[in-house]
Amino acid sequence: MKQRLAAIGTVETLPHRVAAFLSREIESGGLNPGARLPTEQELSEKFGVSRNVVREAIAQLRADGMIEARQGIGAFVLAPEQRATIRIDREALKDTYNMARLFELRCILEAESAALAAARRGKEHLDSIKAALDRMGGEERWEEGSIDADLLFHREIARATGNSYIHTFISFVCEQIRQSIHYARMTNPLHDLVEINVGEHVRIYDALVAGDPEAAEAAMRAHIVGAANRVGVKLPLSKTGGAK
Amino acid sequence: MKQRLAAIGTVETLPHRVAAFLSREIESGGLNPGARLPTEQELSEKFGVSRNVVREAIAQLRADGMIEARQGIGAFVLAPEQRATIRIDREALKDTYNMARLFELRCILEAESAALAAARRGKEHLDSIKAALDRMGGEERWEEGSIDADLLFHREIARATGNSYIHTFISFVCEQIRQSIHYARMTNPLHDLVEINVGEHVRIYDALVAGDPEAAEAAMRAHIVGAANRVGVKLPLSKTGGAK
DNA sequence: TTCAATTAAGTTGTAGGATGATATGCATCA
DNA sequence: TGATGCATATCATCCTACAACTTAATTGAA
Repeated sequence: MKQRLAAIGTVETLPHRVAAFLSREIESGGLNPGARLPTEQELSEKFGVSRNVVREAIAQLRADGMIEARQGIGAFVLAPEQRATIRIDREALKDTYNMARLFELRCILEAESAALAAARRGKEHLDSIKAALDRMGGEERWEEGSIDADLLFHREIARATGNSYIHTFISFVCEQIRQSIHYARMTNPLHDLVEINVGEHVRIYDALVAGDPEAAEAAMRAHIVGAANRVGVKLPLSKTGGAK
Repeated sequence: MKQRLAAIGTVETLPHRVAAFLSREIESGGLNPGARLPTEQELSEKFGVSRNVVREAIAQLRADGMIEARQGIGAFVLAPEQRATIRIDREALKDTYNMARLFELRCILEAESAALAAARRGKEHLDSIKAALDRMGGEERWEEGSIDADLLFHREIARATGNSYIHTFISFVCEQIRQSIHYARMTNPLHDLVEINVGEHVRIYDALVAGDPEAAEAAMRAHIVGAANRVGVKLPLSKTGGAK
């Protein structure tokens, strides 16, 4: 717990700020793919930091596959498709419509995964899923705990698919949503408690126990739409709302 | 083109190697969440590199949310759920079964996204998708070009959903698969050319033009299964094969 | 003895300079 | 002309030093 708070309240170090600046510069199109970055010395002068700080910032961007540095020449912006990682901008999620998009993605991932899990789950999977379910509706009704249990419930289902990539992706998306909601509540105390609908979870669990893929998928889909609505995000998106 | 070759043949810098070592150490469980890393000085001595190199390596891991450094105390391993990014280990994809899992994830993402795209696509989306389709079967039959066109085709469909997160995720997964296949062919020249089935793509496109979500989803599903089989990966996975 | 303040040591954060490796353009010379 | 060598620019790595922060030991007084 202490650890999590520390993680959220982490001080912004200089390399992080420089990396964030350059990152935004690239995302916004100020620096197009193929463009050459200023030299390390120029950047260090521009930001008023040491060259080491600039290098650490560039090391981060390079690890993301956002830029490529070549000895003797300079650093260049890479095309978005060449990114080595997926990273979601927490700022953008403050926009409800972006949050809705993320929920839509989550729905796609989890609905079909629930079907897979229903077909493949072993007994030990059902046990761990049940354990999370019990924590959710049981004694641990204090907010953080039940939200953690909710998340664990979804992660365990993803794990029951036996596909580690599915597990990774679903865990990631859920965590992004959780932290965004958490942050929104911190800054806007008026925000109601997020209520967890245990019934929806039970229906998913029952379908998994029955080994019924179609029922599991339908229950998961209904649950995510419900969860989105409970945090004030309207789903499903209109059929043409996405395209502009 | 030159740029891409450079990107693939990039030399392994010292920070990258140190980061890879620590990363594997964490993934393998040698360093559990909450554990404290050795001090920067210890690491620099252990690897025989300067402290700056160690710091750049740690900067990368920190940007990924894999570790958290706290001034005056040390650096600590974070729980996998707290990762700020998704990163796929290229090494692991050399295992055919892992590749199959990634194809399975791709199938989940793209099938339903194709349905969304069919419902939401605008005329300009159809145009860019058609352009990619033409490049695929047209003059650009030389390998790289048609593979690029194939990828573009899928990315444009993802874009037609109007959901940038879907676009990001699908682009990422497709790119990982592409680069892995590319690398496999480089190291194993015996490997046949990857043949692209234009017919499957045309069926997807037709469904998008018709605005028929069900047909688009079915065509996309069939296409990805076919594409997987063409690169030697058997899909679909058996219903219980994933769980162990 | 107990508790608060101070001190010391250890660790990460930042700064700045020095040297090596690599790429590019220019001048020199056969 | 063409090839070679040099100067320059840039990133890669190393080194030292100091600042900021945390922890624990030490000291001092009530």
